[in-house]
Amino acid sequence: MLTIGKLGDAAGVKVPTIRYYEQIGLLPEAERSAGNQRLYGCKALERLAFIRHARDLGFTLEAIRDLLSLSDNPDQSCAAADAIARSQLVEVESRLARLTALKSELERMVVQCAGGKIADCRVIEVLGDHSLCATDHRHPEAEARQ
Amino acid sequence: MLTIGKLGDAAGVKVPTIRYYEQIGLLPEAERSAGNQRLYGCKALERLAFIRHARDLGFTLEAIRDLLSLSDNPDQSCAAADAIARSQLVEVESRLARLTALKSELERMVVQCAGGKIADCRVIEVLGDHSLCATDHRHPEAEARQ
DNA sequence: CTTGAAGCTATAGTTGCTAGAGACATTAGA
DNA sequence: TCTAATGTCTCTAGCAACTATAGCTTCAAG
Repeated sequence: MLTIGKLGDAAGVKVPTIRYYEQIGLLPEAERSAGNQRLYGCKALERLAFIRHARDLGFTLEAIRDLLSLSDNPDQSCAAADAIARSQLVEVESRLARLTALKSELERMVVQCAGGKIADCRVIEVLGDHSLCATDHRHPEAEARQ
Repeated sequence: MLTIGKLGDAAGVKVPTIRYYEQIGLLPEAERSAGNQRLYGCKALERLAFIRHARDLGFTLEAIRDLLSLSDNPDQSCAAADAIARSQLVEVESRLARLTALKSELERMVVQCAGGKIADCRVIEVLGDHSLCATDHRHPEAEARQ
């Protein structure tokens, strides 16, 4: 049996994050020791590693919740899991495209900065005037989230 | 003079976002009409466009605050603005690398999904076992934030 | 002059955690 | 065996960067 700290170390997840996952129902309520401390077996470790890995891959907690409920019922078709992964892929591809445009814009910005005064600074100028951009890197839903 | 709605349309920023920017001090307090509605001139539009553009480029509001204070004092050296842009570029490059690894992992996942039952689903399997990964797409500070 | 859109304030919710306070549990060393 | 250090507990609040809701007022078009 693992304490929460050991579990966290094993899965690469911080302790408060584990408690948070339990709180939102992503992990089941853990067994408790005589002194009320959480105890975990290896099923919990697997589940947490699954979550961690999916987070690494950019899945939202909602998507992970779906994937977990799928893997809890292994007799269904895997079309749903596939769909989730595919939509994740589409998202990643669009972010990739946007980031690439962004990168070239930033490169242009730093290359053009002649090291003079702000008044001549292309960084500020480019940011103030979108029409100076080489590429269109705008995006309706800003890519802030996730 | 523009109302807040027109300003938002012109700059591509939603109305509550403009009020939010004012609230956190990124935009100065707007003039008001007789009926207490905000009114903006073209300086406000320029400033908002600057913010929007910088957000598009992935700058945090804090970085934007710095850039704005730089552009408000155009007599300094532009080294500071340049440094902000450069550090932003470094960040973007690292995110780009990570996203690329991630994308190929997702591609592998969906390609390998045979369309059978969950029990055989590679999507679920790969998520449960990191050792099945082709690349290391892990990251200490998850790339969640911006 | 009326009606509907757009504006106002204020508050609370979102995602995915992270940080802090103050109390209890466990474990390693003297 | 005692003690000190570390780990864990609950609870609450905070972070970015908005978004949404409620209940009201103002404005512009027909």
